[in-house]
Amino acid sequence: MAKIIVTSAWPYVNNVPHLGTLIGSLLSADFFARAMKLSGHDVIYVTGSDEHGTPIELEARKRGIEPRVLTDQIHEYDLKLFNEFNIEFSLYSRTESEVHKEFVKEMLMKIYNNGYIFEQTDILPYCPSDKMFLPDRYVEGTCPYCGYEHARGDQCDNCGRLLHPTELINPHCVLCGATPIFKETKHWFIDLRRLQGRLEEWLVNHKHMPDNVKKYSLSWLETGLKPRAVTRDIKWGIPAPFPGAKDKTIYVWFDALLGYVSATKEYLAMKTGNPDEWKKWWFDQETRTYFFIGKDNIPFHSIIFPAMLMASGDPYVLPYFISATEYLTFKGEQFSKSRGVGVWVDEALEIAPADYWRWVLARVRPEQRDMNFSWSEFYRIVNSELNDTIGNLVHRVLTLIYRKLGGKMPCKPKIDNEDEEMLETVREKAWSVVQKYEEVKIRAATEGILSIARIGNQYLNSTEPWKHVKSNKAKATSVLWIEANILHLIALTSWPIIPNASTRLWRMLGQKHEISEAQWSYIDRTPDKCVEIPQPEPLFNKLPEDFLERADQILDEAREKARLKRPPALKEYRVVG
RNA sequence: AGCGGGGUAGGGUAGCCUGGUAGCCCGCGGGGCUCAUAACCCCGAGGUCGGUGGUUCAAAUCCACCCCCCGCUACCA
Repeated sequence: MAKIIVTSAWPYVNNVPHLGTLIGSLLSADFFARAMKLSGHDVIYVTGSDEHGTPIELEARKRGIEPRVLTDQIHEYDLKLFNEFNIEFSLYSRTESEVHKEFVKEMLMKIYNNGYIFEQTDILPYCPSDKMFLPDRYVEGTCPYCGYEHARGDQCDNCGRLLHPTELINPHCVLCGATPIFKETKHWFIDLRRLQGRLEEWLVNHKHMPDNVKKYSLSWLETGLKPRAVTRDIKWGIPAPFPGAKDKTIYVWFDALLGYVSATKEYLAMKTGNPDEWKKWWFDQETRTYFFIGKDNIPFHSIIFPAMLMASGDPYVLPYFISATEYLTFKGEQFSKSRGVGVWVDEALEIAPADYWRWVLARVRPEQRDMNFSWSEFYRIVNSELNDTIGNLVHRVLTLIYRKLGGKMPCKPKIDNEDEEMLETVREKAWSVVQKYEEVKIRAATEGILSIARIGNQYLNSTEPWKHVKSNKAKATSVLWIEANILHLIALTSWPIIPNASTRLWRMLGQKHEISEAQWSYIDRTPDKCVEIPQPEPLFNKLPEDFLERADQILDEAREKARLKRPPALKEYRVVG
């Protein structure tokens, strides 16, 4: 039994997450964490709200409220939605938690005391009317190279050149339009250069890191790491603990990444009463840590996070596996809040139950390339896969048992060679699904589940037990017993993806214990014999035939319903930058 | 521009690392079954694997160059 820590990128609480965020981080982590629980491993899944940083401070300022008021509301709302989505966290924390804030300060002081932090004075744009330093992206002006008028302070979107805000012609503040002045300000930098060698050695020799993460990270290292500022000139955040850094806060990334550790600490302290329990996990080199993120996040997890762990001088276990998905697009476009492109988590739940979404998103998980979400795919996956292939198999088998075998699972089924072979085949399939989960190949796992259902349908068609119930009851009974075993395997293997449906199926099979207590080893067991089963009910319902014609309208209605339930802070939220 | 990922039948995708007659799902055509949510099963048509050139007995797979899509490029998070 291994200790496994599963985490996912912390949702930034300026918004309700959309489907892309959900499948890239939270949901994928949940699939995996659940699968590992069935393996009998000791699994912790922690994540939480990322609530500091400039966008949130600005939004609060615009409304004349404290940032914390804003993040309280959104944190609570997000958490409610994730629960409705059946994401089974050990703890969903937040970066405003006391444990987290203390942990970040301690950690950064360790890094400081180990000599990895140095001070440097920069000249940065400052908006005199907003009275704040402007992050590069909050300054716009004319590109000195191509003349594009909306070049940002860090880069020109038109010609792609990297810029420094001082280079912009006619620079202005994105918030108020005023001309920024350039002012001196001191910041604290982590010297990543000094960790370059250790990071390189770690990554090059890493046995489990997926290729996309490894290649990307190594190319960063090849370019050479640069020092990176860990402080910011804003009020909303964790106060920088360094001597002389009174008015500075910690840059959100250095804050949020450490949440992986602090949330583990918080959870285990609550669970065991021992505030140091977390060290048994994070300081144990045998612990496996899994990170679920989108492709835009790779270097933060593969370089900056491990760099911090190394720089602390404590014996942290470094990331074991980073699963970085590509992007989910909506009708071929990127999700966009401002243009209303996409589906948000609360809207999704107004359209279909959580299990449907969980299954659909698992099926279109962008594991190798960007994946498109379209209503026609949604419709196909729900109706053809969930309903026809899986749901209908469940229903036809259970109905046969209910009507032809007196509503009772066989007591002493006599299994012939053909049955025996079938059982072996599907058990092998089920084990291969487990293997896919372990490799974090979620789509392949769902593919395997479907193929088990298809095999079940084929076997039923070829053996025709409905014909044999009178002429050869023994054979009909044994075939249905094998089919019951197949449903048992479907319930087990699909539990990480569609826990509700799986649990219902488990009960319809009359099982005595709960599926959440099951283990993968049950694959080689039979379901309980001789037990009564309840009258079967459809596991899923189809989307109506006119769904595709009405999809846009359905989304509009769902959007309106969801909007009414949103907390005040989200009703008309707009993010700048 | 640099770096990383991707481009496979009408649609959606697997295979690529570790070369050896291109697999699966939907859709389409034909047939079967009637237990089941008009569901299920079988058979068939449909692909010169983005382009060009190279390595090899053999290339979707390896190499080079080119075209197109996505991301990142260190102060958005």
